[in-house]
Amino acid sequence: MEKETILIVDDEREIRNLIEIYLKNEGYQVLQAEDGQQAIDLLEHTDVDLIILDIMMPTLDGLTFTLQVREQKDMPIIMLSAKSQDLDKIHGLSTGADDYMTKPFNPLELIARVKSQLRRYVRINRAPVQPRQENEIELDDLLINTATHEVRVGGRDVRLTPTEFDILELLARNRGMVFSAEHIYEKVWKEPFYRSDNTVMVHIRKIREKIEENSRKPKYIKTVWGVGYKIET
Amino acid sequence: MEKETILIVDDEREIRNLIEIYLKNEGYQVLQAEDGQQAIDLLEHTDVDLIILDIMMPTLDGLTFTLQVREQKDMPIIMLSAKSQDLDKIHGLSTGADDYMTKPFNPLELIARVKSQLRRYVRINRAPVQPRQENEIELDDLLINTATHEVRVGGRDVRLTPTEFDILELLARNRGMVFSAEHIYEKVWKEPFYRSDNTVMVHIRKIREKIEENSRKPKYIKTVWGVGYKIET
DNA sequence: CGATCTCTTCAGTTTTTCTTAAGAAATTCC
DNA sequence: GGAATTTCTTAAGAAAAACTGAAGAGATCG
Repeated sequence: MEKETILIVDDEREIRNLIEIYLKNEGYQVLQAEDGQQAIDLLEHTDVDLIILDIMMPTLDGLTFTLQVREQKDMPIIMLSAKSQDLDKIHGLSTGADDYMTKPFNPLELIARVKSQLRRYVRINRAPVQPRQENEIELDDLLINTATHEVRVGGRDVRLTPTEFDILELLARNRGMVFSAEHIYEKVWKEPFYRSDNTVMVHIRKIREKIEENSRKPKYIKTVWGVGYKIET
Repeated sequence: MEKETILIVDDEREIRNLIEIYLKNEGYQVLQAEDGQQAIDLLEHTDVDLIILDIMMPTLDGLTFTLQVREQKDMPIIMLSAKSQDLDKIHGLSTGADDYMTKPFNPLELIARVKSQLRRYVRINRAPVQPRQENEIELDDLLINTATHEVRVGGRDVRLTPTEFDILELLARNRGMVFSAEHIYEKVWKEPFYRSDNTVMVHIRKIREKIEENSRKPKYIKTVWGVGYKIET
């Protein structure tokens, strides 16, 4: 998946570069502009998903700039400003923005805010009708609720650990599909499987202990010999 | 159909103009006032359907203003305020208001709220039963009153701090849902969570100390290992 | 300005979960 | 049937997550 593009507008090259390093590290595409005019020009023929803007620009002030930008598009704008200035004034100037930070700032905090804004933006714009993932899975006497992290077997509450829950969810969401231990490991742990251990197997056993009547003759999680595990449809 | 009239009260001309541009763009009639007194005067001989009000006005503060307005009419009021101020204070001040936003804000979001309030206003006026948000939450021996910020456990009054109250309210309003510490932080503090500390956990502990009989075996706020906290349904 | 209340941070403790490893059991193949 | 392969079981040590208590920073109120 292609990552979002972020435009940094600040008259100080060093600050632009500093921010760029952190953003690139997170995988974002980064563009720079020295002042408001340059930024406006850039926006004309480039797709940008978020703008980081220094409020104190020489040519075009923040408010006017956001006005011009918002006439065209609706990406989030995060403003930067020097702490020494009157906060109230900054608040006024930053009207039209979605968030702001005062300098000096922690780059990691800026990254967090960028992410937070993009989350919001993407949610609102790209998915107007929430095709939300189903959060209740039912099969036979087994009920899995991903919102409350609850699992019930025939009315009885069962407490699964996070890893156990994730494995069960994976299998239950993809009923019929067979997952090898390796495949499960990479899906649940989100890191490459490199050595053969039986960690996954031990977890499978724990789950069976908790949800199966007879863990020798499992009703839900079946073993597919030589291949892996599955839950039947 | 003639569109509604909206009054903007803010001491900064630029902000008034910015908001006006967006509102006009949506077809609303727009009026401006520099301060509370001017607004009151204007209201005497003009029909206004909704007010957008900056909480920090020079002459007449927000609360006094809303009180005066509400003596006469019942149009929705949306308050604006700076982020740096204590959110709780804003809460208090905006008691008479229907909604509020903190600066900086995205004008498009403001428009969305204006529309939403007007929809409600029209609906309520046609059907005078207020579908207002529930402000008393009860579960077992725990009684939470969001209007008065009071909490009682089995008849006994319990004093929670603002942060503690907000966390409890969040969990109690969404019973069954599991909230991670990160999620709680972003919801309650209204800013992105970026560093891992156990601030939320300490607050949870404080709440438990106050409302739980035995804070080792919590009856209300349960820990969901590896995920977060929840209050059961 | 000082007293008080609230929030955050930190380090140490406890609890729960995960991983490892080794032997047992089951299944397949010859 | 017997060897080889794969899966299952068990338990203990390692790791991770949550809890606790205390102290200092910060905000609030008179």
